[in-house]
Amino acid sequence: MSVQRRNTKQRALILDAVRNRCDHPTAEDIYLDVRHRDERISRATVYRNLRLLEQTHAITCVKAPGGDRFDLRLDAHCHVVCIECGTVIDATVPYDKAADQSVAQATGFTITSHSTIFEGVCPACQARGQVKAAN
Amino acid sequence: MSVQRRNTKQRALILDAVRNRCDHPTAEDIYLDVRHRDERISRATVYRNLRLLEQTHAITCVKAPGGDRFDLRLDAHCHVVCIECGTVIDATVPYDKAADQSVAQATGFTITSHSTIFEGVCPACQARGQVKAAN
DNA sequence: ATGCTTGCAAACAGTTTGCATCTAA
DNA sequence: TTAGATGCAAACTGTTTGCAAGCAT
Repeated sequence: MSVQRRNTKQRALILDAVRNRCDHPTAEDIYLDVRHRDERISRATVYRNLRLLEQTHAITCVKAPGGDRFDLRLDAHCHVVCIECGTVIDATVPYDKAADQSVAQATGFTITSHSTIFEGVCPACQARGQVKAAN
Repeated sequence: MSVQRRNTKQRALILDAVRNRCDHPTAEDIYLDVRHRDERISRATVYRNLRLLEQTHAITCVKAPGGDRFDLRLDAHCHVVCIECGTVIDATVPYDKAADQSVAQATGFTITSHSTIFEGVCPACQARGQVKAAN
């Protein structure tokens, strides 16, 4: 609305890269993907555009250990992250829009959204952990 | 239970520092507080112990832009963070324990907890923002 | 005495920034 | 033509780690 934006080849490639991933890639993942299609793109451009896309609400970022994970924003949903290996998956819990309002009223904040992150250990790491725990 | 721990002066000071703050301090905040009482303590010790206390579940950490914020763990609760200035406050929304179970069943993860972070703009930043928006 | 802990400094990871160059509009 | 965008490299921030010395047990 207020800021001018240009349609650069790089910008398109980056958004495209996020679109084409069903997992929750890190900035580095996106960089590597895009790099595949454009040898000369730099990390700075990827970071700059990811942040831009986030501000535009085209994508969201999930704060996970080892860096932010990005997600094409189709609808609000929760995430589950493995505290061992950092894997992020989507959760099937419904987004509670009413909570935003009640928090806004209680705190005076303007709430734009909320994100729920479940922390735990993924099946793969559980298996690995049980071996270690046997000592 | 399994790991040996020693009661060092530094460890006590760090836990004490977290106890004595009602806000949500960063590791640096804690470092500065403890530094007040022990001239020679190092950042490394603070980071190491905060992480240790987190593993012990004595404290929790909230991932906020600009670094993790620590919180004495009295009971599980949600947080509200200002996307402008980074302030973190507690939210009055009840913790939904049932959600952990349902996510665990749906995903196969072992869920230890979940944290909900509301994002928005705090009253102070709203005021500041309106001035800027007037352009 | 043993080995967990510390302090220091250097290493590290993820991200941001300054600047000259490039390019969409 | 010109302001936004890029690529590069260097800077930065928050955090971790290796190691020798220290101290709780």
